Amino acid sequence: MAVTIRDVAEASGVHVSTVSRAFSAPHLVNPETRTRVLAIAEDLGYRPNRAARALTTGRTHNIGLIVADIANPFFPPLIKAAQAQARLRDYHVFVADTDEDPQVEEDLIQTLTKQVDGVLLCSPRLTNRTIERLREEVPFVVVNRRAKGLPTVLMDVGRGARLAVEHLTALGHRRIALVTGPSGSWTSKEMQEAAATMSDVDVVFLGPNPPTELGGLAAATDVIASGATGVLAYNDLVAIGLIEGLAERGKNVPGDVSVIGVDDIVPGRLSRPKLTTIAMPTAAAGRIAVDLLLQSVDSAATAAATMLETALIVRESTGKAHR
Amino acid sequence: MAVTIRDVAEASGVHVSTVSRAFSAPHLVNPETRTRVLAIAEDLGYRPNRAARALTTGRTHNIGLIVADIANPFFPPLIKAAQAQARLRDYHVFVADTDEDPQVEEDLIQTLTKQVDGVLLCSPRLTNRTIERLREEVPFVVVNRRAKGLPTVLMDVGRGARLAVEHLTALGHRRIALVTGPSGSWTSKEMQEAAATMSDVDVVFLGPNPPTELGGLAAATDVIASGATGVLAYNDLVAIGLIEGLAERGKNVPGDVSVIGVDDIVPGRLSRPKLTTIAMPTAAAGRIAVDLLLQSVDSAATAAATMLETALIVRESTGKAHR
DNA sequence: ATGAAAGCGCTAACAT
DNA sequence: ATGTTAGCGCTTTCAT
Repeated sequence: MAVTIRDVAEASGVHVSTVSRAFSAPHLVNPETRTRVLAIAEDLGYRPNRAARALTTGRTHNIGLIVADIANPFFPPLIKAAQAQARLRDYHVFVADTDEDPQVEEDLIQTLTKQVDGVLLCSPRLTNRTIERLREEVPFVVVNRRAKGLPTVLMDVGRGARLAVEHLTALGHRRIALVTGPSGSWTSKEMQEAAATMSDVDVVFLGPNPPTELGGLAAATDVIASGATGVLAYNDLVAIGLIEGLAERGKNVPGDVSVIGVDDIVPGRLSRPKLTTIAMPTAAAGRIAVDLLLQSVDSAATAAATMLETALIVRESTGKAHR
Repeated sequence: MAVTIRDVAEASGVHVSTVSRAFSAPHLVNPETRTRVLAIAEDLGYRPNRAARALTTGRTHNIGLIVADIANPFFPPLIKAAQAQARLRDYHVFVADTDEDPQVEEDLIQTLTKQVDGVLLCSPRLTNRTIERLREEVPFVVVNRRAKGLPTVLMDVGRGARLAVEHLTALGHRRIALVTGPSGSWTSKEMQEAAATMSDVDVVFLGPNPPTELGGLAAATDVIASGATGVLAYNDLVAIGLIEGLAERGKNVPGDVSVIGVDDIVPGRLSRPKLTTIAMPTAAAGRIAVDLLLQSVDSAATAAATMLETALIVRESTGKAHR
């Protein structure tokens, strides 16, 4: 078995409680004793057992991070940042993938709850009602979805969409298609609302579509039929698929049609033409969400929504409108 | 506080140990009692505290998964698969990102070790010596790196490289450049060794290079200077960067030069031309690594190396050689 | 400043 | 088949 607090106590000739204090309440122990105990602990390679500690303190120093799909390029930067931030605060993170299944999501929360001090829900597929119920068991922070009464981290896609449409109109496009996402998506709704308020431009809504390349690919015919010369797609994957679909039908991007995506995922930077996109601050979202979570762990939860800025990144998939 | 085993015991009028048995040793308890206890537990919303259980059993039912960089597109499919497999076995997984820093990696292992039954090391940056030392503390399975004495999951890039070179020679290429990766990389070494044994073809080695787009971009001049018409790149990112670098210098892919990558990451499928590549079975690796780890948790570790097959995926970045 | 004792939630001998 | 007891590694009163 590994070295325990008792081993350290015996080796230093003090009681276990003194060793305990040497670590977690330094001011309560004689400085000399403390340094001696710490030295011996170091020597023996002692590391406190965090799980055992949690049993009495009620703090596991773990958090759960639940996402719909780890392999979706949108999430890894968020996971990475959340993990790094947690580590900074001396927290470990359980990462779990729900495979887009609400039932799995609920199960995961249930089994995780005893082992964590809080859970980060990223783009949850659960109903608000279920979340409402589960929050009794463990503190939540929700990312990328509006959940009233809960601390929330949102990214301002509404403003992003407006930026995108303005960019398009500035390039001379007068008819713009919004290729929407899944019907339940908060992001998609935000984009639609923002686009609907724009003047000086015709916006047609095409959707709902699956949030994937295939969704974009399939939307190409509708886009062409719509007569739009500028397109704002639900996300980068859809945009990339759309560009391919347009190419298959003889339409060049940005020559014939300009396309803008949302997210700024890696493949968008790497595909040709390089994708003009609305950058979502996923890393910042991960970092801030962790801080909010740890905050709401030891004080009352502030149920505020934090809105993060998005930015338009102009690359190669948008250009001047031609007559 | 949440509902504990004691609450269930009181509510069902039995002793806690009976409740415990109802869950973890069903055959030792009267079927009737068992169903009653289980019903009441369900009713109360009781979930055993796994951390507390671990204290006596020595099994945490957690594993650690340590990777160099979560955001590197190579890893997410592996993480996803590992996580899914772990869940299947009723295990939770801590995911940690070392940011390519060996020191962070060691720290992480140290602090994680008490909370997990084993650790999956993916493309570790630690020296073999350090790994050798740490294995005393916790069972390891190593992925994507040879570590003798430890259970290991490898992907057969050597064979992949041979397949790639054969594909190129079949297309008429007689002079092939191998754009290598970082000097310490096992994968890069394997590829070089495999390529060196090929006959009927000139292979020139260009490197070492950083394993990124930038690395590929920078390698373009050397590739052109080498006179090679076919290129095997260290990985897809390098291949994509290289294709861009070649384009900047007026060389078309696959018209003038054929390029093959390694990994089969998402951006490779999405970039233009679509990348011909050696597919690495990362999902399978994650799944198998988890099984090996859980296996070596409760029996003696089988220090064998498992070698997984790779496959050539021909897409658009390779074509006939021209004179 | 330190020791003694109780207890966190659970399992595992040992009794009965 | 079930209850009793001890104990996992640690923290936290309560004494001294």
